Amino acid sequence: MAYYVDVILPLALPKPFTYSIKANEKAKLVPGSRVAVPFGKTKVYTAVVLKIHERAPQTYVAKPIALIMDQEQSKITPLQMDLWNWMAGYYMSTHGDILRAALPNTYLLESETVIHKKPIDAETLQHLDDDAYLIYEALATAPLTIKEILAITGRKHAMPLINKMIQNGVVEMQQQIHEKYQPKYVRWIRINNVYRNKEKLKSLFDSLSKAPKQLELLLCLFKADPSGASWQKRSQITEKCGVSNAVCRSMLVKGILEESQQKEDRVLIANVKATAIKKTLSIAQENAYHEIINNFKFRNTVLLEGVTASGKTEVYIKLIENQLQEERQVLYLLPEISLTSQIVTRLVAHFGENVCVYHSKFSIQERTEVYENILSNAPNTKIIVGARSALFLPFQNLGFIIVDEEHETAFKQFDPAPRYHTRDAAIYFGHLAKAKVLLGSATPSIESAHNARIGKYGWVKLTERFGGIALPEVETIDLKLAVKKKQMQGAFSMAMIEAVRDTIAKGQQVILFQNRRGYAPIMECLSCGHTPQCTQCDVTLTFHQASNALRCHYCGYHIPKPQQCHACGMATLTTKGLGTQQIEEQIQELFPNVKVGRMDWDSTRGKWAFDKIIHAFSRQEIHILVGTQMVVKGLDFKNVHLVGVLNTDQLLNFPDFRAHERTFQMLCQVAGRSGRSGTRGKVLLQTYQPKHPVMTQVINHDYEKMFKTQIEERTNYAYPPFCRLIQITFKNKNYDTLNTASQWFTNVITQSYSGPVLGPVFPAVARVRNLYQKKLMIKIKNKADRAEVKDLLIRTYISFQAVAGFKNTRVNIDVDPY
DNA sequence: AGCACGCCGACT
DNA sequence: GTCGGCGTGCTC
Repeated sequence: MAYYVDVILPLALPKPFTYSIKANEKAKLVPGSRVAVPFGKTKVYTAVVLKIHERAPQTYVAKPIALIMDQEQSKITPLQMDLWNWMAGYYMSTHGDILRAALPNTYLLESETVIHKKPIDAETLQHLDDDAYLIYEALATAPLTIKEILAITGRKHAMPLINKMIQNGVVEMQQQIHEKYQPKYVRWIRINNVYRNKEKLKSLFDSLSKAPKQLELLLCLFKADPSGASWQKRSQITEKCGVSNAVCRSMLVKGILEESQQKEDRVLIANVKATAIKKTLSIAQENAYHEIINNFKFRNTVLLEGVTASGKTEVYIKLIENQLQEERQVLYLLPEISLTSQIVTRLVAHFGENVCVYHSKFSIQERTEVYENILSNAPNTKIIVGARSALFLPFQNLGFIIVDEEHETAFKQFDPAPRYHTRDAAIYFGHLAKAKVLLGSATPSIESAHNARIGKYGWVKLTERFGGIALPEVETIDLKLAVKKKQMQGAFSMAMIEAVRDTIAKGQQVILFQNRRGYAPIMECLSCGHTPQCTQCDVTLTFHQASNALRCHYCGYHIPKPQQCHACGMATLTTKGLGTQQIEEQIQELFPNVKVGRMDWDSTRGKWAFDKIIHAFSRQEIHILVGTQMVVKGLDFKNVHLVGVLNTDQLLNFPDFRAHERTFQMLCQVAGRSGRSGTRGKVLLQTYQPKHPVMTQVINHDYEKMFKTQIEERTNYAYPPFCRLIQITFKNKNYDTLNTASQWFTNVITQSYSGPVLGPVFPAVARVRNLYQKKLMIKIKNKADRAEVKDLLIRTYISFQAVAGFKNTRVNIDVDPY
């Protein structure tokens, strides 16, 4: 009997590939096992077994697999496979894309072609041409990769030449597979056992009288451990006593010290015992906790709607404690990496070494270690805190998933595929894993709020701020009026400046929030009105003061700040528009004696830059913090009593059906930063539309009103949650081809689908990286149509690709776009 | 996604 | 001639 495996390759291929296996291999394989398979003429890829069967392919002969990579334990659990399958179907993405997103890429080994030299006689050597000779010489020391050969010869293509050399029997080609994961080894040193007795030690000290540095190191070791018997980290000790590596080395050579290498975990496990005094929950929190527990008896998903500073985290902690008592794992999902450190600190204080962290900013080595720990059910993996990719971990015993700040758009993965929503995938995963899912937010997404109200989710509210602090007082400042009355100084109305002055005078802190979108500073020529554009995208370049350059936010293209206008040659270029940098300068000018800090994408580049600013602000070394979105993300500052929003309208006027919802969420979150302890805080919103319904809703902290208005609008215009959306993006270098291709696709869809199909239309930025794009939106109102439309899309896509002229048109499908 | 192949124009 | 650029098609 012949056996076959269907495998997923880590490539965006529409279908699994089939390879043959031997009978003895069949016994060792399960779905989820990794195998190495030859693919194409040269490459070997890591693939994951999807299915084992006995059906021979009809149209081709299956190649045998190269080797089984997971002999002992599979790296992928059946649960993960189930999630992948669902995700591939629901989000219309390939298994390959999911595989890449789900596994640390250390597990996806690839082969590399390596060239080895063969022995040849002098005659042949003489007849080699220049490049071939160069390569042959270089091969004498070590085998080379294709890339290295390209570098040595300075060519753009090496294969023709290498092929010729292979033909002539000068070199040969081999495939090499690298293990990408390297455990980290750390050097430890200690004083050699020989010197354990007093006499020997004394003579040692005497002998080192002319080597002060070595003596110093020795003393340092004794200082660390007076007995001198224990191992010390070499790098730590040398750094502590300010001695170079050379000193240490010569002492090792002399046998004064001995060294040992130890494997070390890269991911520091919180080596902290739970220290925090257990906070007693307020009555409101206690009630919410019991209600959640109750709701979980009947439902898998519960929405916890708790106003800002109501102490949701304390409720989470109590629920987590419950899970730990039942010996089940907890996954704590956060929308952004920047938020993890604050939450981790709090969780570690409660749960000590039970907590581990996982997100994409970890190096692949670090991620591998966490993955392995979870796979082996290591003790520190009881609570896993992470951003969206943490959903893909190989949980052994998951009981509870928390999706914190459930409404955040960062939970939706957009590029690269798979384009999944972490919250929705987590809910499905909870169903698969038989784990309960808790969605938490002060301002839930309309979808979740709706699901809670129709009883699909349990619904628990926390309406009281912890400690009974009143919600901040929110006021609008009418910019139209202020401009008319000439009461503006730069971006600030007089009212705003007064409020800042008052707050500072009271020794309290201020946050000024500037929405980035649409307010980036640009350059403009005063003579001809020209603004420098990106060469590859249809956007104006934005000016960055720090690097004194113009930069494209879409493709990264950048040029130094031009001295003359590119269009008319005049030296009359000025900057226009207000970024956070300009705001920072203006406020500094207005308050020269006050410490101003800035937090935006530019100023938080470095690994610790973000934490540094946060620390400085919380230690009150900075009095006014100017920032973008970042400043509002769940940060807890005690002494902030004024939050000013400089351009509310940018948010409100954004052309998207979620614009009002988002504005409300954003402003509530901003407002939540104000007055978190002690007296009531204040929020000032500068706007041209002070009478806008959303403004009123924010002023009254009236989520319910916002929800009702939105639900009404979405019913009327058929938007989620009353329909499902699928957005298709077409991209092509050629403007005309893009138009024909996208129209062709649209026509095919509308022929078979009678529901609303909007577009194709050009988005606000029609060209990015030299690719024109058009978007098509499909609305699905009937539940019954969902599967059918997806099926239609796949069929259309296949015939689309068969049209000769459309081959180079890229098509992205985004299910439930955000 | 790679990578080869085939076609084309631009050079030593 | 050969090199390098680009479009196209295939990989079990």
